[in-house]
Amino acid sequence: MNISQASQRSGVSAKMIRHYEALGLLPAPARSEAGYRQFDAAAVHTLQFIRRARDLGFDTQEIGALLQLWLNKRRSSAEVKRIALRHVGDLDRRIAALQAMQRSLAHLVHGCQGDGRPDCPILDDLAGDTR
Amino acid sequence: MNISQASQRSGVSAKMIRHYEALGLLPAPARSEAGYRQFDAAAVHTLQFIRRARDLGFDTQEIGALLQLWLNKRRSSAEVKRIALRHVGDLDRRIAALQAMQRSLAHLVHGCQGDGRPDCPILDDLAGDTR
DNA sequence: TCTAGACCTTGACATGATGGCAAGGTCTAG
DNA sequence: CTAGACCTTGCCATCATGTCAAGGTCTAGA
Repeated sequence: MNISQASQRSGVSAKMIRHYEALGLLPAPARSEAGYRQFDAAAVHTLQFIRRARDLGFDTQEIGALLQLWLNKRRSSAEVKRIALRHVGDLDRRIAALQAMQRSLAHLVHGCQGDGRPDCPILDDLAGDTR
Repeated sequence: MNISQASQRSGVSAKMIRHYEALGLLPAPARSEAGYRQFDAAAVHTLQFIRRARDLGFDTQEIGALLQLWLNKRRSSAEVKRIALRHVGDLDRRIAALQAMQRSLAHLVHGCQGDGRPDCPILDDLAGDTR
């Protein structure tokens, strides 16, 4: 099957399929005489794996490691879990950072009249006016 | 004062000061005869404003809008609030997305033994094995 | 007065995941 | 035979930030 069909079936854009191939996440597929990439079911399966991992927020390096483990029948699940746990920690940190912003800003928004007058605690805070 | 001192006082790297200037967020500062940028207290204040806005997660375009409003003594706080509320919504959406990932992954991690054996529900999920 | 070292300048390149465009080759249905 | 859909590679762009390089400037100390 050609790249657009592999794209459709896997939910990964043709552009990104080529990109993952260049990164070495995906084994280079066979080519037709004209140079068209020929994908098989296994390749589509790998692409689906990549897409799911991406949807969980793993970066390409982590996805690479997970793919290696997936293919390695003698893996230990501990290693998979280690990667996943690290990522959960990552997510926790990013969530906490965003929540801190969200809380601060929500507080400021709450104090802002939002009318036609110029007075605004949001700007006051940004300007460092402790007042 | 030169750029490194402005950087120190504002908490914005010299690189980013030049960048903000190029973007037009910052008025082009005066130059010494040798071409060195000369910053005054007002410029440092603006840089501090930018840094605080950045710390709240505003992107440069939003920061530009907020700076305009800050400088405009006839602004209406409603406009400031509108920008801030949009950003709060943005943050909420990003937080929700990360939390969804976090929940899914934490669930999978929970089900993984993390021992020397290869069986791993994390990989099973990524591979699409409904099982 | 010379000089080392700290500072400044601009510009180019990199990140990471993704999209877009362009120029050109290929395949297929009518 | 041809239009239109599809494929190829390669370059540019995003966004905020960093790094590096090559070169000019300033200052304190010998």
